[in-house]
Amino acid sequence: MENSKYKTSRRATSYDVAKLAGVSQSAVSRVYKEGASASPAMREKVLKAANQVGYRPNAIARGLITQRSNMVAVIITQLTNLNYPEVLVELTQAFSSEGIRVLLFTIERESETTQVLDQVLQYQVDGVVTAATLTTEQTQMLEHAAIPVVFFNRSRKDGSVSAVRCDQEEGERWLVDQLVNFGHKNFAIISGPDDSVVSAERTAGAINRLTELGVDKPIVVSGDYSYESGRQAFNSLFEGNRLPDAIIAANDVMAIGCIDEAEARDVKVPDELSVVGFDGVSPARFAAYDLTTVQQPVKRMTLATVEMLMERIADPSISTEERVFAGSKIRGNSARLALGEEE
Amino acid sequence: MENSKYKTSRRATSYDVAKLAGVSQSAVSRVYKEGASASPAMREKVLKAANQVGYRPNAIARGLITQRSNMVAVIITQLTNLNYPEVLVELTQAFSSEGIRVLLFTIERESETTQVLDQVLQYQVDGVVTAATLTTEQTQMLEHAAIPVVFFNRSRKDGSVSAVRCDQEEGERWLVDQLVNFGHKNFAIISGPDDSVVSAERTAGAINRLTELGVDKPIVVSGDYSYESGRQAFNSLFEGNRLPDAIIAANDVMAIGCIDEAEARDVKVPDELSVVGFDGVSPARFAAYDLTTVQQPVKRMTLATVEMLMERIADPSISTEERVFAGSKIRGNSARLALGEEE
DNA sequence: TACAATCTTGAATCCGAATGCATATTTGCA
DNA sequence: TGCAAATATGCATTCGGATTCAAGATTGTA
Repeated sequence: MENSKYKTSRRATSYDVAKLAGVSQSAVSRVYKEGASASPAMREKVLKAANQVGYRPNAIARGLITQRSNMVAVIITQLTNLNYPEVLVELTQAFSSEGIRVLLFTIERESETTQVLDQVLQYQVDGVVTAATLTTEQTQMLEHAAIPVVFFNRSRKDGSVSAVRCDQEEGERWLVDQLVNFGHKNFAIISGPDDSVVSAERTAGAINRLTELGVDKPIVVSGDYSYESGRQAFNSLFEGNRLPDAIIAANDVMAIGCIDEAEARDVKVPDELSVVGFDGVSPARFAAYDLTTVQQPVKRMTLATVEMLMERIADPSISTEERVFAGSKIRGNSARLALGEEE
Repeated sequence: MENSKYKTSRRATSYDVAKLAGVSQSAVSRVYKEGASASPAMREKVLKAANQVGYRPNAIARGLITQRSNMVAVIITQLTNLNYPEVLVELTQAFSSEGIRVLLFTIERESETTQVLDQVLQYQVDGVVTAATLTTEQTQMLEHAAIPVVFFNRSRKDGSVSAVRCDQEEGERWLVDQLVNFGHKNFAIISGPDDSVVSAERTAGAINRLTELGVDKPIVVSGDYSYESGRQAFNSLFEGNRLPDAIIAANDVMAIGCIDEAEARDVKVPDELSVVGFDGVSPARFAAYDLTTVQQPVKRMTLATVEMLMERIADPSISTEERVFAGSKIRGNSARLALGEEE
């Protein structure tokens, strides 16, 4: 189990390359810089030498002098929400094609942002994408440090931050409309974790629309986005003899849990009970569930996020912007819906 | 939409703090370094000043001088494998508690490692965790650059790299044994993508064990780890009139697709057909599937990975090591198994 | 009280690449 | 052919913090 025949041959620097190529360090630097002036002869000499010693510019050193680390921080909460992995992959790839690397920060709950923010600031990232809510104070810290931020699926009422989000409210409205149109009368809602803004928006969206339509106030049971909590939510309704006509879950995974538990209790979905979710994660499309749900346009959202962040990095003075995407409506088979052809 | 009342007040440096506190820059640096000598009086002065100007040490600059970036690269392939998100979260959190940040690199297929490697080298990461296979040449590049690597779920026969992996072969052996014990005679295997080492190991593991037990050679259908490919695989078997007693899928998601398609074709699982998977991802536990599968001990594996990498970062000269974890056997309800109490 | 051992602190230097400035070289054009 | 404009290149400096070295301040002990 030999370890290294090359022993600790220190990593080659631009000086090493310069010496070998018989030119100055500046020259080496210029060869690696897009529009810098360097004669073809020089370029060739340098590249050859660089190749010989396996030289690669040191991104850290470069970042120090240019004040651009070419890294962005992505802050994401516990990925139990099956939606986030996809978001993360898409973000990483989109950034990557802009020459930007992603420094990942995961937190258990949205409340743990403090320490993370500290790290983010230390690492001199060029920008931040956050899928966790930041306090006004924290946002100001970033602003003060001149680090642009884009909020993912959360925003501020006052429009003081740039944000990309899926219109949760509109999605819920559609779901409610579909359900009510068919004739559902009693509703229950399974909410997500207390500190999730997205859950709050979805829940509120559904309740508001139900109220608008003059439907009886729904029962709200709280969950935590997990499969198990979906099952439990169903149970608490079932055992309390409060089973509604339709259950609106704050995400797909809970809807799935709910369906499984209903099935286990011999309540037929959708015949006796309609269940709808939100997100459009991949298991929602599994035939065993075929959820009626609203799918977030993840790809478009992530592209928009990257675009906006890059824009703000290039020119921090431009004003904030909010881009809101409507979700795709999926009329699955977990709920009885009127036929309707509207989109 | 005012943008910044603080205008571009350059980020505070240790010099700024030093001046404000009336001490030298070295002093400021020492206050932020664990075991460095600094009197309480000095410490207080510095911290007060630092607080006043919102000073945070610049991790980039620190990295330049200390030759430690406190970042590791995590290379992961397209997260279609539902298993990876969990791995990623666990890794990030484990590293985070060691004061290490994760620089994320995602690639579509295992073959795209070249460009990524280049980036990895430029960013002066202290180590690399890869869930994509690297060529010998690439491994040597990292070795040459003195960057320790830990392979996740892949290794080299010659033990020339450090690796943490789940024993795919042993898992498949268990699955096959269980199925054969019950009396299954005809087998089919749904493999994963061609360039996936894990899939290759699983497939080979199953085939070898079947051969050992003197069972007829299984039919092998290829998939790509996706739900849809699981369905297609079932179809190709069904339509070719080659339906076996049992199907061994290279991962859970394909097993699930397979079950759904079987159901759609009125083939009862597990009564007429046993289906098993591998991974133990969360949907495998959904009641509608309740897969018989082998679950990778993700938490233990990721902890081991972090531990090993940190060890190697601290002392690059130590020899390589391979840690192999057995998967947890889950006797779900998607396959008919003999009772057996073995573990 | 004296002197050694220990602790604090600052000055100077370094990490590796980028860049403004000045000089040297080439090119362009009359 | 001559001179201005454009290019190429090197020198020196810079980014922000860590660290070595030596001097100064403290503490301990005989």
